[in-house]
Amino acid sequence: MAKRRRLSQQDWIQAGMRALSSDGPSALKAETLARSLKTTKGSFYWHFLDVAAFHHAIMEFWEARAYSDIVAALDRLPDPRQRLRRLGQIVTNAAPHDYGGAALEPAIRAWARSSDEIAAAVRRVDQKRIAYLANQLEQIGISNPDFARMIYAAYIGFDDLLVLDGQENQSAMGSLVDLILALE
Amino acid sequence: MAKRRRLSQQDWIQAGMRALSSDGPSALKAETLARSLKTTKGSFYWHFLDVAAFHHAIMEFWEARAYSDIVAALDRLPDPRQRLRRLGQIVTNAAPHDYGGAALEPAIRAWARSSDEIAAAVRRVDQKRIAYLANQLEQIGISNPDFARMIYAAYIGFDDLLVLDGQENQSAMGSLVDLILALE
DNA sequence: TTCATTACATACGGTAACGTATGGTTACAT
DNA sequence: ATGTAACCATACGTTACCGTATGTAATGAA
Repeated sequence: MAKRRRLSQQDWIQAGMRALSSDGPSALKAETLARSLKTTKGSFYWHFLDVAAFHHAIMEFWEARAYSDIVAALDRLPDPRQRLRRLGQIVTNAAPHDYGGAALEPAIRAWARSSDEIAAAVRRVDQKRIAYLANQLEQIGISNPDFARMIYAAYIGFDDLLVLDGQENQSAMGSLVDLILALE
Repeated sequence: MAKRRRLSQQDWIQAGMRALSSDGPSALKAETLARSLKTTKGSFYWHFLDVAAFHHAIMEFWEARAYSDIVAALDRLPDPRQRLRRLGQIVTNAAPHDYGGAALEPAIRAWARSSDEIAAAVRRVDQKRIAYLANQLEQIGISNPDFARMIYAAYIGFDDLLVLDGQENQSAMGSLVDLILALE
C-alpha cells in the first residue's frame, strides 16, 4: 500500500494547477481536490484559510514564474535574434509548466475571464513580457512597438490552438519571427 | 411598471451569452440567470430540457454564426488582399457579437477549456476559418499554410489581449497583414 | 366567451460544496 | 519516552444549485 505521506501547501498547489489545466477553474474546489489527493478537507483548511486564499496561492505561484522563466531561458543567449528564434521554439513545445498533458498558461488565461484578480495578474505578466520583447526588437533596430505586440499575440494564439487541435506551431511561429527579423 | 413581457428561448440564450462574456461559464446556471431576467426557474425549464441542453443551444447559436459572419463580411470585397486587410480591422473592434462590453468569442474559447463539447465546436470553427484564410492566401500566390495559421493565431491572441488591456490592436494586426502581403 | 396551449410561479427533495469545530494521529525535538 | 506542534479525519450547519411536480396566469383561436 502507498505510504500515505503527508501533504504540503505545494502539493495542493500542484494538484490545483493540474485540475485547472485539465478541467478549468471550476475544478478548484476543496472537497473535490481532497478526493483526488486521497485526503479530506481537513488537510485543505489546515494549509489554506479558505478557497479564495488557495486561488491566490496558485496565482502567485504562476505569476512568480511566468515572466522570469521565459527571460531566464532566453537571456542565456547572447544575441537578440537568437532569443527571438528560441522563443518561437518555446511556445510550440506545449510551453513551460505542463500539467497532466495540458499546458497551464492557456488555462490561467481562460481563468482570467471569470476572475478579476487573475485577470490583473495576467495583465501584469503580459505587460512585462511585451516590454521585454519590445526591448529585444529595439536592439536589432526595430522600434515599432506593433511588432512586439504582434509576436506576443501570436504566442498566445498558438498556445490556445495547440491545446485544441494539437497541431505543430513551431514552423508557423518560426516563420513569423523570420519575417520580422528580415525587416532590418 | 414594466410590462413583464414573456420570454423566448432566444431571450435566454442572449442572457446566457451576456453572462458568459462577463462572468464566465460558471455563470450559466438556471436559477442565477432567472434572477437576472427577473423570472424564475419555471421559465427556464419550460424552454430547455435541462442545463446541458441550454449550454448546447448557446454553442449552436455561436457556431452557426462564427464562420459565416466573418466570411459574409469579407466576401463582399472583390480582392483577397482587401479581404485580409479588412480582417485586420474586424478583430480589433471588439469583434462581432459583443455582449455587455465584453466580446463573446474569447469567452467561448475560455469555456472550451472546461467543456469537451464546446472545445469540439471551437475546433470545427477554427478549421473552417483557417482553411478560408489559406484559400485567400493561395489566391495571391502564398501557398505556405504557415501564414494562415499565423494570422489566425494572432487574431486569437489580439482578441484575448483586447479583453485584458483594452489596447488598440488594429495597428499591430494591420502591420502583420502588410508583412505577409508584401511576400508576393 | 371558452378553453386549450403556452408560459411562468412555487414548493419540494436531493446533491455538492462551503467553512467551523473538535478530536484524533503522526512526527520530531528534547 | 513523551509532549508539543503539525497535520488530518469527521461531523455539523448553511447555502446554492439541480430537476420535478404541480398549480396558476396569460393569450390567441374557435
